[in-house]
Amino acid sequence: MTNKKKPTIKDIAKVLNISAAAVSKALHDDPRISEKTKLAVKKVSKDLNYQPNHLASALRKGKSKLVGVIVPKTNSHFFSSVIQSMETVLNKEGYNIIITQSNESYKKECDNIDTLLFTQVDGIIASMANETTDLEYFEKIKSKGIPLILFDRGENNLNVDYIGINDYDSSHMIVEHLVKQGCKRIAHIGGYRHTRIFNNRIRGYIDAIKKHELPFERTFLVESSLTTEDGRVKMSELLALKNRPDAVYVAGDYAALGALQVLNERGIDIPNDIALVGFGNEPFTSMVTPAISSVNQHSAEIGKQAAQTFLAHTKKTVVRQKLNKIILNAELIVRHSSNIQEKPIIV
Amino acid sequence: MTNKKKPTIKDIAKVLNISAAAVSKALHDDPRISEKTKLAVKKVSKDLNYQPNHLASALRKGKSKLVGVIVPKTNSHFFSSVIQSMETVLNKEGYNIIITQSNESYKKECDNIDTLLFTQVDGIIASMANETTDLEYFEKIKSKGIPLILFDRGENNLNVDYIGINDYDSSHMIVEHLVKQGCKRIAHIGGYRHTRIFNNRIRGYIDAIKKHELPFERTFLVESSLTTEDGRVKMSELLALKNRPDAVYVAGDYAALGALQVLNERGIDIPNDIALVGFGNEPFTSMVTPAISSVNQHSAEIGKQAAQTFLAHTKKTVVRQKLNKIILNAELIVRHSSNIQEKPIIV
DNA sequence: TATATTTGCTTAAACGTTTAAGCAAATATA
DNA sequence: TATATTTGCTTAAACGTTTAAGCAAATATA
Repeated sequence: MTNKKKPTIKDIAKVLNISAAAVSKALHDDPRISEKTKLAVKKVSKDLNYQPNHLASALRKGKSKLVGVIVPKTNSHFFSSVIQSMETVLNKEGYNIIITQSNESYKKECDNIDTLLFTQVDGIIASMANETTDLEYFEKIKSKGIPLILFDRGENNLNVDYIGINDYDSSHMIVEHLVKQGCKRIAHIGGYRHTRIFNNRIRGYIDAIKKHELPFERTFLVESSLTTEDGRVKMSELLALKNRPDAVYVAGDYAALGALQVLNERGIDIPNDIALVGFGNEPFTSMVTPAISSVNQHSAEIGKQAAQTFLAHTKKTVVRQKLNKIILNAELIVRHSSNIQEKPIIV
Repeated sequence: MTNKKKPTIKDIAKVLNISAAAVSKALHDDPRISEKTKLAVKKVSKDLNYQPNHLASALRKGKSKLVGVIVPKTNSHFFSSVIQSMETVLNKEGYNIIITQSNESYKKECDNIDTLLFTQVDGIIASMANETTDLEYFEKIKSKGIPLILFDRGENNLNVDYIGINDYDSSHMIVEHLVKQGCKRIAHIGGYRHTRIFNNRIRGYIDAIKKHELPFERTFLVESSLTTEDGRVKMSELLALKNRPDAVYVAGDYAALGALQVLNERGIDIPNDIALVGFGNEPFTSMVTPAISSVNQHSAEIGKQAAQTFLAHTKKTVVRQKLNKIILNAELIVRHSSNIQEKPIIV
């Protein structure tokens, strides 16, 4: 069948009776090759349906033009749109990306790192799994001299470039919004403390509570894996308290969805009995009833900045500049679940 | 900084005073190498933190061990879970996948194909963009002798392996379900006819309508891009008819969501006034109010079969067997939006 | 003990590029 | 016209593997 092997630079050279080196240079528009030869080479290259062998040039140049990406899951609007925007920026510069998923598992994340290193990627852009606390594998990337850029789920101790939003300020923004709605007993279902972003959201929550002189109750601050299922569990726990909160700020939309389900099932009025705010602005927040207020993390911008940070590394000479920490401001999207004024009190 | 270049097979050879070839063989457990040498090689390899250069071995072997994947978007539960399941199967055999998105654009899809061919992938697994009608680029893949496997959005004319569900039967299943609910005027918001799966759903719908001796009305069959936005538009059009349908079967969940929004906004009772069924079983179908009935496409199974079909190609010798067409049976998940019995008629 | 076989390596070439170094012919400069 | 420079290529080596072919030493067989 179609078993003719792919044409190489040498085949073109043979046709034109010139050297392979000349062909390579002609294809790259080297100024030392005559226009006449360039045209001839390009014509033959087209006729033979020549496609450069990326493997060979990558090997020779020591650059694979591949960037590895590790995310907890692609199946989330946030991550998939970060990836899409990275792709746009990187493709323009001739880079391709290899996407891998950790599924929030530390072991899978380590496997992914090995895979990407093996594939000779020129850099790795990652958002860490929930489980990850041991940074040995990320150190491994650094020790190989391969640029590592973290986004969203990062780590301060790792000393690498980071792109994310201001989680501490976002918590302040949310608490302030809830206070304005008249809420006085605000609970927080937060993520794992060992993860920097969730820790910052927790710190922001505590400080904002104090700032507004609200009572800080230990039982109002719970740690969660932030899955939908755990959101249900943690919401149920809050409802079991003698003194229920009148607002719940959940550090992730999936968990907020779980909380919403529980509240709806028990016939609790959202937002009048309990107001609800999520985090991440996943599309479903506007689809459910009532629509969930949430924080827009500017995923496209994060992806773009992460890609550009990587590109800066590749263009940099050996002089290692200081770390690039980019912190964007997030935006609170107020929807029905926390918009108490919206509902005219027609009792 | 960390600027020591990566150790190669030659460095290991130098330490042990043997040839690079012996090292290569030892690392691959060649039977002609003594156990003693193998152990020594593996030890030094570990000590030096050696990682084989995938580029070099791929070039030499003529196999990149990369599989290219093209999907309309990763940001859909269906595609991301197909990918995840393909990844599991392929990783086990030492393959990595490069994921690209066409964003439903023909141009982007062609670019993706070029990119993947350039990266020297060993095969391509794809689901076609909505826009795609010209198959020239897919022919290009075939003409290079690279295995091409299509799933979900395929094409009969292309003569390549295909994995998908039985769309024709699924339509029958849906219509039958709606008839059992007492619906008599069933409309269909379908996808583009030129896409095989949507065409099959349309044919199934028409034949099922006839089979149940329901009136087939031209106006009840509309063609749509199946985005949420277009779902809204097409639903509004159906509502504008003098003789409204009492059930709408939408060929995609995102469009079904748009339809649901319009119905909710106009205060139309779902399912009693109009029953609604979607397609794809995206997670949000169970989150919205009312929850949308939908068809589960067994994404994990599709991904697994697609990956295995590719692997079968790589193991095959030159003997080209006949095409592999795998058609799975889908499953209808009945939810509130079409479950009329569920609501006890307490008027 | 003489020959055959097996073991455990080495040598050399190859995969398809890129690039430093070099060289002859053409052109510019003095 | 003699020398210097530029132009447009070629030659050769390299990137890091793998693998076919070969060979000496060790072992088995007759």
